[in-house]
Amino acid sequence: MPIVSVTTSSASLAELTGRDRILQEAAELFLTKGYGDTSLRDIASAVGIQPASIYHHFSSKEVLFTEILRIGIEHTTEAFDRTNADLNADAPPGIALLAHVEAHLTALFDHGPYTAANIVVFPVAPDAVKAAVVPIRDAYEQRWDTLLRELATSGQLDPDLDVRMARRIVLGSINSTIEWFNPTDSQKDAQSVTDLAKVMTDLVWKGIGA
Amino acid sequence: MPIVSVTTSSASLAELTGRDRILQEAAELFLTKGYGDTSLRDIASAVGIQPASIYHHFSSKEVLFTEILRIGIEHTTEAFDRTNADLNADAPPGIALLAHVEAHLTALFDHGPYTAANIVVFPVAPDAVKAAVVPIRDAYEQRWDTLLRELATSGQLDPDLDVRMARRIVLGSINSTIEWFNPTDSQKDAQSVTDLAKVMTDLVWKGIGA
DNA sequence: GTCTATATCTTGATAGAC
DNA sequence: GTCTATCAAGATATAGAC
Repeated sequence: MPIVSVTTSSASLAELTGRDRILQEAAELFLTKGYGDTSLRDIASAVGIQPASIYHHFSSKEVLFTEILRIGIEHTTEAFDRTNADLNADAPPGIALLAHVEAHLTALFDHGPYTAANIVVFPVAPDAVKAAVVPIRDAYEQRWDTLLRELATSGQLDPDLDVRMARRIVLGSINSTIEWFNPTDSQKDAQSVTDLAKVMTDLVWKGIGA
Repeated sequence: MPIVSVTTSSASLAELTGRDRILQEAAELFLTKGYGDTSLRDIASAVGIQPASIYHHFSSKEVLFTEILRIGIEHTTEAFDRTNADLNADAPPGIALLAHVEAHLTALFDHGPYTAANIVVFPVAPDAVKAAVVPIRDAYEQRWDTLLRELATSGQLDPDLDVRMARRIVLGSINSTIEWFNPTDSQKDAQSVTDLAKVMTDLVWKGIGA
């Protein structure tokens, strides 16, 4: 159960309550223009309120940004845990990997700017924001380490790779799709996130060679 | 032959002439703190000059940033072409891929912030900067399309992937190493960029499965 | 090619009414 | 919970001396 309920994916933009609308619009702007080039005036204007009103919900711009990143990780972590719960205990490792890649990519493309901001904007975030977010990121990455360790101990992973490096490669590779994949306009090879998950799982599992 | 000679990798920081020192320090700051949160004051202070002096070399902050990104792509493109020239005409496709992955990664980690900024900061760059840089990015990507098309026509590429998608996956995957690989501190699996290139070529070619 | 000085604008944030 | 009004600091950029 999440500590804070997030209504971003269920409700349409106009229906969102004040705080959530600020988060949504801010996340979109941060993702598009970056943190430093997005002013509180920009955000307020997008929401349709005055800049000062933001401070009723968030004590500073950094706190607002931190909360956006936190929500994104929360979505992703919950998707991982849900997938684990759904997986049959003796599912073959290939299936488990595919399921988690799909869960990760779905979280990435379904919760719009919250999850994407963790990939695109986090690397250049202010130090205070990074420091606040790193622990929650770590908790998510450890879930992947556990998953990949199981693959390694059952001899399914390239023995030359250690688990941490494998995780970085896998997550880095699937995260990089954020730069070009758009689930709304259908593409030749991957029309849906499910298609994309299949393609990317094939990449990390078998490579792109024929 | 490059239009503008760039002395960034050959000369040490203190030896750089005015213009190049500004570029170097600015690139480092943009990469660390992002574009919007890096002021011309920050850059001037890092170089040891006054903010106004920057305008003798660059007409605006956006022009300075654009030039940084351009230099990064120039390095990478030249590395690609050099690799092509060095490759034996009848080298096996696996070798050609490995050589180009290594060339790309070497450019990425050897020219410090210039190339890295193209991955980390470009996605949130101002529209004017993006517009100026996109054409040169495209020219580089087309080189990869050509390379991968050759692999595809010789039946070495997964036939379910089209060339554009394969290129995005390959470049996205190897570029994502910028987030965690550090050539200066040796790591367990990849101590050098050459090691990293081997690991990443294996990923895109054969996957990480055992 | 770098400086001092400064113009002009925008920024994050606060105070206090409603 | 949103508003008006405003502050103090920092932003990009310019003018002109050396």
